[in-house]
Amino acid sequence: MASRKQADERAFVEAYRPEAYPRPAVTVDLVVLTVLDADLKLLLVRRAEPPFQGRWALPGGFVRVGDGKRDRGEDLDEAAARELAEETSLPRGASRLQQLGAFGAPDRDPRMRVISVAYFALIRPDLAPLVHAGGDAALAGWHSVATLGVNTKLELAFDHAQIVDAALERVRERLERSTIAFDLVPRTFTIPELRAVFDAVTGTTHDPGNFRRKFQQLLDGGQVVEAPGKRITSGKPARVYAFARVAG
Amino acid sequence: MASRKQADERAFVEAYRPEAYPRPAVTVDLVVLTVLDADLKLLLVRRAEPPFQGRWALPGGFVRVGDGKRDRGEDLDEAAARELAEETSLPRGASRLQQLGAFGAPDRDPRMRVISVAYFALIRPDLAPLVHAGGDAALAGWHSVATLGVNTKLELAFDHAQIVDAALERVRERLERSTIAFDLVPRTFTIPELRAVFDAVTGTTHDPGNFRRKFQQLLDGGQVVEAPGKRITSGKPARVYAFARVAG
DNA sequence: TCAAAAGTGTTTCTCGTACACCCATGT
DNA sequence: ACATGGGTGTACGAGAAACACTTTTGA
Repeated sequence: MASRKQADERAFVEAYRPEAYPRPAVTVDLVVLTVLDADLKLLLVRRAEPPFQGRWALPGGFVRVGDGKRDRGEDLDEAAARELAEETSLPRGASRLQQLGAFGAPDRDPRMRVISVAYFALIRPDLAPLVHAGGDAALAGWHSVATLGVNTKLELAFDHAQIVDAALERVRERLERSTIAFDLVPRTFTIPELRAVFDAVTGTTHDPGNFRRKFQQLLDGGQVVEAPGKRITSGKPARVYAFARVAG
Repeated sequence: MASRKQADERAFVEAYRPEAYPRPAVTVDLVVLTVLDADLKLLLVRRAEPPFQGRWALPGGFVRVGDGKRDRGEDLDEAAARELAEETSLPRGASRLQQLGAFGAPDRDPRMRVISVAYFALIRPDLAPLVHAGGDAALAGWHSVATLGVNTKLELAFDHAQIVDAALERVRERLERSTIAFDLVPRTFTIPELRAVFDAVTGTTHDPGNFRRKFQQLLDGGQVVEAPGKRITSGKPARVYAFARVAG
């Protein structure tokens, strides 16, 4: 009883003067994915500083909070977009960012208490070559997610492996139910190219005939339109499509 | 080019001395749901202090961060569980908490920059009457979610309406795909009771015959077992079931 | 002529849904 | 008797999946 009352009082004081209490650092971490050579790839940066110096890690950084008075800083989504632009030199708006969740185990960063809000982004493969290290990242590069679990040289820093797992689960969940696959092909694309993306993300194969029928529904629904030109292959040239712009 | 370099340098400095930069306050907010009288209910507390004094809000509070050295504070999940216990007097472990996501709009709290990690929890209806205000909440009570959008007297504080919407969407998504419905019935329950939960959460009705067939699959799968006793009704007494304990 | 894209057809299976019943068993 | 739970059957349609096959088109 007494201890409950004490806890209550403590909570009461905190509500009045929360700024007197220690606060965690808050960062955003980015799980940036693309498909290259029909293989799902993850963007990693090499850490230039301790802790985990020399190890690969997710790009990310601190959320700008401002001085707390006039300048309130940026929204979480903004922070994620800014970090993506800064650390990878990708053009802003190159991809939609979606929040994955918050990760805040007390010891996830050995230096101090850091709570990280994770985002994932899917990058069109034609933009993937544009990434190069910026900001405080020494090196940035694409790594096959298939070999992530196997290659011990790719043990990620912090709890980033856990974040990546959560992101992959989420992306696979949403692949069929949403339009995120559109973010993993160039602006114009062929049906086999889109199918290859599905194969790469799910790790399975998709029947060309059945896939075409599903695609036809997208065409009928106006979500996809024909694009001019054709894609030259070793066989019959493939019809080229584009995703319909969202009506304003 | 120059501005990019400047931005890079700033980021570099931050990586070295992040503790010199302002940090946001981090809270957890809880969307606590139950089903009473075949109606989905949300737990709200009345705010005793400004801002939003007198308005209804989600229970929640600050994440304990510790001094940053020895004491690193608690995990986010722990913070959510602690706040649930403190503010509602519900026994710990009374429900599983699941993370919903982080909400961090710069102006979501007029006092200062606050980033909130939202959780949702489903409370068994037999435990629902146990809640009473604790901590710094003046009053705690269950409110029908159906009337939330209509009743202007229930305009929630902060961005809590948005958080509730996200939580409801998530719960409805997972209702059929997971076992969260088990958290919304008493330890022993009848098929019609479980069906009523589905009806209440989705806002639709479910065919008794079809529902029974689905339920049979749960029985066959061993996820549900028969319990002793029967439930007296105005008609034929109903068979009573219980969820199988997770095998250790 | 070859290779790959495009397109069609068919079959099978599984699910969800709707609806119509039956029987069982208490008050 | 009646209300309610328990339980079964059936029919329809949607959709996924597996598989075979034809046609098209450019190198």
